[in-house]
Amino acid sequence: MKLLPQEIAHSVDAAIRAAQAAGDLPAFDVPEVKISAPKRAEQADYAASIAMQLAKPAGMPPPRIAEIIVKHLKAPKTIGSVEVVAGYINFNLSDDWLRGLVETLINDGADGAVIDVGAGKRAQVEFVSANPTGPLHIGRSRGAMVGDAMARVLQAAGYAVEREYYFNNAGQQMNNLARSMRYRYYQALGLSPLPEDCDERGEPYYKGAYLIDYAETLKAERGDSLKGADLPPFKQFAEERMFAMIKATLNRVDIHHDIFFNENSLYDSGEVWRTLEALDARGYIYKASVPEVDNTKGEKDEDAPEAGKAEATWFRSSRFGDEKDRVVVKSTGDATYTLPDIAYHVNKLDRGFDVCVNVLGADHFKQAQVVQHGLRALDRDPSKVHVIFVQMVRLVKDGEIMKSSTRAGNFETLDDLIDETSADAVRYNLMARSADSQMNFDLDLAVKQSNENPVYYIQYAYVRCAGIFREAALRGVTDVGADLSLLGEAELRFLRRAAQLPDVIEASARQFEPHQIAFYALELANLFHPIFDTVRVLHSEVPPEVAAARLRFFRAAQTVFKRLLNMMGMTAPETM
RNA sequence: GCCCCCGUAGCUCAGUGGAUAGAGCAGUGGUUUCCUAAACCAUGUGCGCGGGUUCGAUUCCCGCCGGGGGCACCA
Repeated sequence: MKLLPQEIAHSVDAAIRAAQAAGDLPAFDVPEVKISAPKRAEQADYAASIAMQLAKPAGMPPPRIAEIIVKHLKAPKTIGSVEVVAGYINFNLSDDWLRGLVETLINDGADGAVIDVGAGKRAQVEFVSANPTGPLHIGRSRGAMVGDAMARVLQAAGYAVEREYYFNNAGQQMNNLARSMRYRYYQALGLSPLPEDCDERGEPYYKGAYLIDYAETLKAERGDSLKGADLPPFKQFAEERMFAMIKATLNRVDIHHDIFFNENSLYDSGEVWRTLEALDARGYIYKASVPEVDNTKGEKDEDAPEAGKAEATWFRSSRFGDEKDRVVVKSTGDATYTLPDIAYHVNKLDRGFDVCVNVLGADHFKQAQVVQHGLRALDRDPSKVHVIFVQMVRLVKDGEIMKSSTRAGNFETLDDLIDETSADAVRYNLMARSADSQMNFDLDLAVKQSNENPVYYIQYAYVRCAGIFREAALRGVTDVGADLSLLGEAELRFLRRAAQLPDVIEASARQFEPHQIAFYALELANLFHPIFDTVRVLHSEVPPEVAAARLRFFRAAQTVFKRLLNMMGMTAPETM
């Protein structure tokens, strides 16, 4: 489909230049023409406020400028009428073109690209990326829904999209998981846990009950043969189990990653240390016990290095505006998380993606900045990496904010949430808000309102269409060869808004804001339901040829709703 | 101390340098011989405060106030 605002903007720009050439407008630099849809749909389908902007450079009142522009305007054939109101140039879509849109929407279908802004480009969306140390909790869930919806929107915008899950299996967290696994295994065997597997209170690091179950499985599979064994078999067993669990959960909300990329592979391939060498070769690395540049002020005294402490390896991130340099290799010789993270992003960009989207929690802001500095230091283009920072989700239950911690084992998991509501409700509620906005997820409300939700309101629009087609088939009514000129004002009202589908997808993709789709879907459903109630198809007083046209219209509407539901990762049920 | 996000209707949240700031939920009152009432119709004195830029600011800038997150030789 076409991006109408773009088309209109070009014609307005051309008209201004033509007016200047003809001497109707004085010479001045023509600013970018912005076309927007007015808030109030009855005012116009699209409007330009360019005449107001030109009042000063042109030295004329806006209405006069608008009239001059319109005089020179060669409007696209999608436009039925142009009028000047209070200095605005208002554009209305032609009714004939809108009726033709019915066929366009049906032919475009519910999957695949709607527009071609991403044609020939590759996009990658990295999301979830939770370390496999336990079930997915709701904090990660938001990023999961946002990331997958983002991927779907980019696909609709024409990009070839890959979904990636990055996980860290080289660090302390996974060792703690392995120790906790061994702790529970010893327990299952009726033995006392090893002292090194206990935290300061003699408990396992990860306290989740799932490890107790897995210990039983491990005991059943291996008996006591692992008694006295080192950590690796426990780590491997736990990691496999955790991933099976995470994938099963994600499958419930129809999220499937193309690539699972693990940190260990960056060590195996040597990329981590090559990254360090590359940084060093460019003069961004030094050894010291304290940073050379540290402009941070405040209460950091407790972390002040002790005299004579061994030297760490630092990255001069301050060269790129960071307030202090960052450690990339600890004095122990181990890399911090930062180094493999930079290596990972170099790896990603070198795979040739035109755009990489990372969905991260807001608490990763600083880390993401350091990675950007690292990419710049290594002559990669950081602007190709766009990070969606997802603000925190706070769980509210019984009017109180719940603290969640994976290690305490009392979290609300994504699985719990799906069980309490539904996969569709979870997907919608977690992706339908701006990532920038912190959200309260009221569990009681989510359960209570699950029958009065926008989720069902949108799905019901699809279901009602499906109902007509079932009944039409029984009565032998078809939309084949429908005469679309028989469509009325109500249908055109819906089609006017549906014509903005490409605009919404373009904006959602360009601004990396999948929630725009959710609001658009709700608005369309809002337009749809009243129309459905008044525009009858299978009614004794509706002439057959009108019925056919309306049926065709509802097929287009159904297709649009299916596409919107697809983009949000929601199901389109035939009945409810 | 510094950096980032947020502050819009009773609640949860959209939104925009421009024409009368919107949705859902909750509340109240109505609607069904015909494609599912998970629907429709009616009902709304709100952009945290103070400056600035602009023809025009809820939107951009600065300063406050309030909420959240970050400023590790953790990942």
